[in-house]
Amino acid sequence: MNLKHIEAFRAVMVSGSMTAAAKALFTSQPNVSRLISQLERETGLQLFQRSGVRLIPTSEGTAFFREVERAFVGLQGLANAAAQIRNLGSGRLRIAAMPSAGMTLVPHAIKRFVELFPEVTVSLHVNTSGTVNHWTASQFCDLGVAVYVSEASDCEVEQLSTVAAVCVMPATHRLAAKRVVRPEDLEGESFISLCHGDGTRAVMDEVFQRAGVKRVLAIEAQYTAMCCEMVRHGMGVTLAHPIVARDYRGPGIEIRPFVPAPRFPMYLLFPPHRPRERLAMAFVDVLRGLHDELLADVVPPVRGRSRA
DNA sequence: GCCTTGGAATAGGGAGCTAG
DNA sequence: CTAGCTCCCTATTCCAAGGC
Repeated sequence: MNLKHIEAFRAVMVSGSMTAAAKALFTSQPNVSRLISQLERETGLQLFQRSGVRLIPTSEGTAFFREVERAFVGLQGLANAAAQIRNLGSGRLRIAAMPSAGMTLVPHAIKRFVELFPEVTVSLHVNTSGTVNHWTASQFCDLGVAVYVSEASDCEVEQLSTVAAVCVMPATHRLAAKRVVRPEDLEGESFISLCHGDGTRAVMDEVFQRAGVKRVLAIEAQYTAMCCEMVRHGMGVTLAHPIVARDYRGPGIEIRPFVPAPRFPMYLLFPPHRPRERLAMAFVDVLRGLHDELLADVVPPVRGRSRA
């Protein structure tokens, strides 16, 4: 007994004849006839009484039909589940992000995403870009957001953006009077820096070395967000990704363009050897849109978008 | 007019073989 | 070892003929 037997039986019960059932199932009448007789043979039940040209359900057939209807409710549930999987994948989206994105841009994007897909569960895992590469490559996550792509990673990669850093300073700072901050403006300034070993730190240091500017590097922090928080407490100035800086904008903090600015790349990583999750692609659309919105909110666009 | 049955055509799946 | 191909078997479907 298989699904085709049950479908044929149900169609005959509902339509009242094998011919009508065949039309409903887009098959031939002989095929329905054969399926019904096979079903009767396999179940050991006489489902219909053949009375001349009429087909009359027996009491066994009617009782069996009640069970079939119950089973069809379950089958409909499977059909609905299939439709949901078709539209939403597993219904769960796992995102790995480096801290600067995972604490600012990605949460904003998740907020917008769950408004669009309220039935989807999103989990966010924040760690270093190296770990984000590893998690995505090992299929632990459906999407990764990282500042660099590991050489060992076989993830599929798209660049989300490359944006210029901005200068973040206390509102009372003397540089708040300037429209644009340059490296020489930070000569002798207390500078809150990312820790040694961070790729972004090296890019920043190079800008100041090239300008021959010496800063006071008394305070280091692991994440840009921490640097901004310390700026809020008047502990110094820092350079930050504009979207991270945007979250700290407000009373006590000013943001100014920095020229020539070190640039922060941001990459989207997709698990290798498998089709991209529809949910992940939908999230990427939200992420890209939001990224540009937030960026324009901090740094009004000069021309075009900043993505490389 | 409707159902059943036999025969033919077709599609799909599995096993076995081969090349990279 | 794996992917791709071919062959064979089985299941499914359709057509035609006949019975009720």
